[in-house]
Amino acid sequence: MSEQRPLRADARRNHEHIVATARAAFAELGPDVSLNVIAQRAGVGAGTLYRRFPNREVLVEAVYRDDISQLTDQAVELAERLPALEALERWVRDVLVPAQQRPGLATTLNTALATAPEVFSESKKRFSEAADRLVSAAQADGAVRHDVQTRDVLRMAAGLALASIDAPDACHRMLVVMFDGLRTP
Amino acid sequence: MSEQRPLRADARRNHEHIVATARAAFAELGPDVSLNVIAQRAGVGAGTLYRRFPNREVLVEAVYRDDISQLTDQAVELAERLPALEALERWVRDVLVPAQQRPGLATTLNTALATAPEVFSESKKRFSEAADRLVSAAQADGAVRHDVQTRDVLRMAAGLALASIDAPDACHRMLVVMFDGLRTP
DNA sequence: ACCTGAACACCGTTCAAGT
DNA sequence: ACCTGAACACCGTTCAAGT
Repeated sequence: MSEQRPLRADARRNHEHIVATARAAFAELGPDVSLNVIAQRAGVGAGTLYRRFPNREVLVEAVYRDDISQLTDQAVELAERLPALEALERWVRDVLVPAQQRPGLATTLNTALATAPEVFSESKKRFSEAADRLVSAAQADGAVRHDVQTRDVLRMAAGLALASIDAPDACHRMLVVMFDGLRTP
Repeated sequence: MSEQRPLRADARRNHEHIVATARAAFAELGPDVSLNVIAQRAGVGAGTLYRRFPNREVLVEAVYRDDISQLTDQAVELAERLPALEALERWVRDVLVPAQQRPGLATTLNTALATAPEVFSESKKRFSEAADRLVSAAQADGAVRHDVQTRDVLRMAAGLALASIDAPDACHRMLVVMFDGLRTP
């Protein structure tokens, strides 16, 4: 997709340093830190940051790429270890929902739901495919109804997580409702 | 709650004119129009706007107060006309979800879910009570499970609506899942 | 008692000038 | 080929000065 020409050594160093600085800044100052502040902390000019990361979303994605990979790995691991429906439920409850409640990560994940799969970055594609396998397996088992799509499940979890930040008990009840609703009627 | 001392005539005129201008500006320029632009369009100084509406949320609420009342009225009307569960489902599907997909209105509604009821404005209190009656009636009928709260239903609908703007078919499927899940097991 | 509007500190973004 | 950082147009918010 996007041509990855090799970068000059200093450019490459800058790139990585900006991402690391941004990760720290997001954690320390919240997900709305100004990009100028990040550039300043990273010791680069604002222009440098903007050439590598044309908008905030691109930077956010670079910061959370590793986290997305982790979510993916956990999906794979649960799928191997547990019956299909249990794996799906554990993944949504313990992995996906908590992830959606981390502000920066949620934004990144949700653009993955909104955009067409063709423009996904590699990490998001892997994520999306792992989620697909969880849902499809639960459907093949006959545990989950066939008139829902993987994206529906992801979207619902996302919405529900967003709507219940700082209300874990409400979150739990809504997940119960959701999973009862997902069962084959 | 908030002391409503009578305003001087010009202040009162300004207040209403700002709200009307803001409503038009939100509709025309989107929900992120700058407050300075609204002040300018309303022909008042920025300071005037900020004294009446100390932050954006207060202004947004003033703009959408009438809409919230309409949502409330429709809840009451459906409750009178239909069996409890149907009334609830119709209200969520045809009234609440579309409302949650209107950016400005959604913000206002959702603070109603997040904040404690004691600080609700009058219109939000009426809204919240009407929703409560719909859910309680459906529970009293035995149609809806008792281990969910009104706020859970509102939150779920909100999250789901937010997650499926511009995806009406996904929205429909998620609502099916939600209402199946809400049934008494 | 209320209003005005210039002023402040900040934001994202660009682009001439440097190495 | 890449970087710097001043500059631009804008934001929300404040507050002295006016009526």
